[in-house]
Amino acid sequence: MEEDVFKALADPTRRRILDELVERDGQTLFEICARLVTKHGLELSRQGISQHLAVLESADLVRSRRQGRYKFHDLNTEPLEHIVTRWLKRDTGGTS
Amino acid sequence: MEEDVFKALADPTRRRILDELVERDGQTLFEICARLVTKHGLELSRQGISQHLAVLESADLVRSRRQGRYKFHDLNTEPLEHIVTRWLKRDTGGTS
DNA sequence: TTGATAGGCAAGTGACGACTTGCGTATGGT
DNA sequence: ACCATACGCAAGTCGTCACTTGCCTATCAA
Repeated sequence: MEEDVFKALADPTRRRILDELVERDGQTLFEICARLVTKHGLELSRQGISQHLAVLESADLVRSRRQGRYKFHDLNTEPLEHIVTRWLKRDTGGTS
Repeated sequence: MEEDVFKALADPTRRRILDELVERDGQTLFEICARLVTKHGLELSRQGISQHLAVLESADLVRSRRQGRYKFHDLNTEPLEHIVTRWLKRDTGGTS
């Protein structure tokens, strides 16, 4: 649902997670935890981030593949590409 | 702030308001009220919409100009154009 | 099997957001 | 002056969201 995409993007921590994934795809939950703490100074529990990932998954912004005891998370930018053009009907090529 | 833009877009009613303004710019509060009720069947008080407009204004998605006792609201799509490209680093023009 | 790692589920708390209600202010018409 | 229109402010309610805590499951290594 498009609704879920906007809600998913509303939280700054989730946007940070997307930042992390666009930089390195296929990270596990613990990797994302570690990098959010060290790089951005976020103090957040593992479950907090896990729940954020669940929200991102339900918005189809993140897809996960399970491999043994690891779960890798991949970014999916496809839902992002059309949500904004909805209001950008103004022709960007018009040279008036 | 970019933060405000995402928060502003998180609410479906506010997105409807943007839909209204992209269709006809420069509407007053009462016009927006009427059209949201009649076209989308939303039952919402005037203040509800007024508060939504305030949120949209603080996100610079809507700009208002006062004229007598009327206040006209104009859509400003400029904040929308760069918020998503943040995660779209994948070259869209690459013909590999 | 034991123990450590990677992750999930569920309940509870605290705060923020959406919405309403009531009253107040300014502008325009007559 | 009067009244109606167009809008603003402030408090209060109610639900949802972000986050934590505690416990449980599954996979791998020794």
